[in-house]
Amino acid sequence: MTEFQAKFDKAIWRTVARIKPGRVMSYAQVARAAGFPRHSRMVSRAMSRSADPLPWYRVIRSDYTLAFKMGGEAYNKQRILLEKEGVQFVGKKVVPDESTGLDELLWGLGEG
DNA sequence: CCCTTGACTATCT
DNA sequence: GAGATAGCCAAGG
Repeated sequence: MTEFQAKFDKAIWRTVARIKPGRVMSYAQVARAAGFPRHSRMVSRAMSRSADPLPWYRVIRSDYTLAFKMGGEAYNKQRILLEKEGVQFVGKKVVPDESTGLDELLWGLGEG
């Protein structure tokens, strides 16, 4: 366990644990909020190293797609967990929190 | 050391 | 929308 991991992991875990149910954050957002703006690629490593369960599935890509391979085991698990919390999908993308009511219709028109 | 990998991102064609 | 490209940076071989 490097010194970097010790500090980085804690910061990331704390940040991820704070994401509210039904909400999502991108890797870059989590890294930034944790105080490591250029470590988006390290976020997944930190989460994997967590001993306690984290809402890892609330962390997605900046383009609102899931980071795992479509149809893969991990992908499906993440999608199910998110949908259980009320997160909606349009095609492969998560519907942003801001969209409600009428926006829902708009998201269905031209997006995939 | 050098090189490759990866649950990333932003930008350009 | 789909690729390609260029940054990014720790981990592991």
